[in-house]
Amino acid sequence: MAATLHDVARLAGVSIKTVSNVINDYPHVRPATREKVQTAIAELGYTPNLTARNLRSGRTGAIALAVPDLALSYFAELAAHVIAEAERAGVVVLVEQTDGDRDRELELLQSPRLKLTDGLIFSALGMGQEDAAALAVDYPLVLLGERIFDPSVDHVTMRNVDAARAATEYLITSGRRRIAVIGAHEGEVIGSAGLRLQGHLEALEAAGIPFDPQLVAHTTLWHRANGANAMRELLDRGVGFDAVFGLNDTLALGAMRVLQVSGRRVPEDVAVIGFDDLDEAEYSIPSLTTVDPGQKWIARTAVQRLLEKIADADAAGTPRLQLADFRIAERESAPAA
Amino acid sequence: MAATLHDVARLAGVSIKTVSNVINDYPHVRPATREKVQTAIAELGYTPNLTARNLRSGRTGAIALAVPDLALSYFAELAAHVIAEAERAGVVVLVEQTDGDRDRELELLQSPRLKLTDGLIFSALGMGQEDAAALAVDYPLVLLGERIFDPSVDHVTMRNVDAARAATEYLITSGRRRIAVIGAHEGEVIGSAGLRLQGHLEALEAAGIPFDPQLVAHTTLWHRANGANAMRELLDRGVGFDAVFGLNDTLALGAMRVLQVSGRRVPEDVAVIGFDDLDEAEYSIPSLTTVDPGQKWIARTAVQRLLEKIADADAAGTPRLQLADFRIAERESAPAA
DNA sequence: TTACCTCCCTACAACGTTGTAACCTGCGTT
DNA sequence: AACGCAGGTTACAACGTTGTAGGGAGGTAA
Repeated sequence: MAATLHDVARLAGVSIKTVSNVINDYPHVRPATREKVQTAIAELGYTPNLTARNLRSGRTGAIALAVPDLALSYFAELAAHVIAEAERAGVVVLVEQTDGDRDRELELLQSPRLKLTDGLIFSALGMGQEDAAALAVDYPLVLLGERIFDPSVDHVTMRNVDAARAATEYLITSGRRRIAVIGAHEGEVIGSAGLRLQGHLEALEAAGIPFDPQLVAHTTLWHRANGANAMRELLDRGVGFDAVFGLNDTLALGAMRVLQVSGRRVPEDVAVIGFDDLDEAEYSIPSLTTVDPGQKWIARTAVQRLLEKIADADAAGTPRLQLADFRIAERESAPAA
Repeated sequence: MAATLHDVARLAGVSIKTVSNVINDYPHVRPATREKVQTAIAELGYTPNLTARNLRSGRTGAIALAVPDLALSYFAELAAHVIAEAERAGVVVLVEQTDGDRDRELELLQSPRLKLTDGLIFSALGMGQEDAAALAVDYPLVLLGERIFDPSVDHVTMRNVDAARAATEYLITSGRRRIAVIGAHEGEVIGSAGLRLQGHLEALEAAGIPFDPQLVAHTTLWHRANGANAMRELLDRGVGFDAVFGLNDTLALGAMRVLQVSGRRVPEDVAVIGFDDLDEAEYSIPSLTTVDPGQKWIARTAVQRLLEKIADADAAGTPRLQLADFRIAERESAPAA
């Protein structure tokens, strides 16, 4: 079907290796020969068979990105950044969805499908610290997220505790005292929920505000519906509050909607802050004050680090934990003062 | 590094072909031999080298999906459905972003990177009818979107005209007469904007409502900001309207926000309808009435059609245009009556 | 002239897999 | 006893590419 080196070689009247040399810009080829070959390539519309090339080289020119679900805006935006950065490096991205399911994540790490790629950027959600051993794989791996921290694996993520502390400090500075938290996970210590809650508690303590467990609403997932339900639960509980910290933007947006439907004004009656700085945070009503955790930097850094390891695992040195800078994106739902 | 058939064969004391036969469930292998081989496989942790297998078979087990930008919710949700369906078929998905840029789209169609895949699901946004010839590629292709219609290429998409007509009819039935349209593209005939506008005009005509060009706001892109800007422009123009048809949900949400900020009540003063039925349509305030154009069906059908063509291009028969069913998802921003 | 070096090019093997053809063994049939 | 056949296994080639080694032609230096 498609033309091969052999076809080009035959047409140009040279050996296949010469054609290969032309394609790979090997210097010692006579200009006349080079031109002959290039004419033949053009005539046949030859393009190299990457599979064969990969078999020879042991590289595929592709990396895998595993995320829970692209329908979640956070991961969609992450994937967009990863793909863009990979393209800059001439590498292509294969996207896998795990649904944040522990078993599927564990299975994926061993999947022969990864053989189509040179390495994996892995955003774990279902696995936990006890699964750290499963990360000891024989291919280049960069870990995202905060479900597992292990010094033996490269890891790029955000400063969850610091950023969450800053979010709560921001609310406190603006005069709020009763801050509800949406999206906590019962008993979790490591993980986005646990870490962000920890940051929240640290900020309370630093400000001398006693912690009221009644103000915490737990959810299993972090979808809008969960945020909405959690807020309904808080309102039903009848506990008073003057601010809400959604542990991510989606939760915050869902909660904000219920708040408004219930007649509360945002931010007058209740200030709302989120976490992630999704595109949509800018366009909600009111627009959502949130923490920008440096997602783009994370994506770029993860790709670069993975490519380093692929290029030369030894030269890449020991595994690193790299943390993004964060900032508060101040918008209407929680004005500064 | 990784174990190969040779290693397994040596350990098991058989030929590599026998190992290959065991792996591929070739029937004529003595149980004792089979077991010996399987033990060796387990011991070495052997997994097949897919690149080599692909080189032999001419298949890669991967398909490519090209979309403008994963950060756009519509395409993120599309990709999520495509990946899920592909996984069901044991196929992996490589995602490319074109930014909706015509040149990048044309380049992608010829890119040797596609050699890593067996076929392409291509969501064109920048190319137009005049580029139809570029779709005559030598690999299996399924086209999405409505920028190009060509009988010689497989195409899965939505009933834009019918669905848009239904949206406008819905507004008219609920008593609205002055319907603003957000997101039109100047002079476009084919393309989502052109087709949806056409459906809108058909509905107006059928209802005997004269068309007022003042009610149409043009935008280049379909982001929230564009919807917001377009609505500001309409308000500045001072033209009266009692309903808004956002040509997609993102535009509608952006527009709705500006409407509310300006003091209009939705839906009392102005009803708003969108198009796409994004997840977030359900959680805006008010929740967004919109057209569900059958995106999930489109994704599944596109994958299945592509796999048919990959399996046997001849048996797949002549190219088909397949259109999804649509429905109006009735929510708060535009009640039925 | 001889020796050597550089430039240009080629033959061959190899990457890891699977299809093809063929081989050997043992059994049942004639 | 000779034959055929099926089951179980193997050697070999091939997929399309690139690295290695080497060969021939021509130039330069001794």
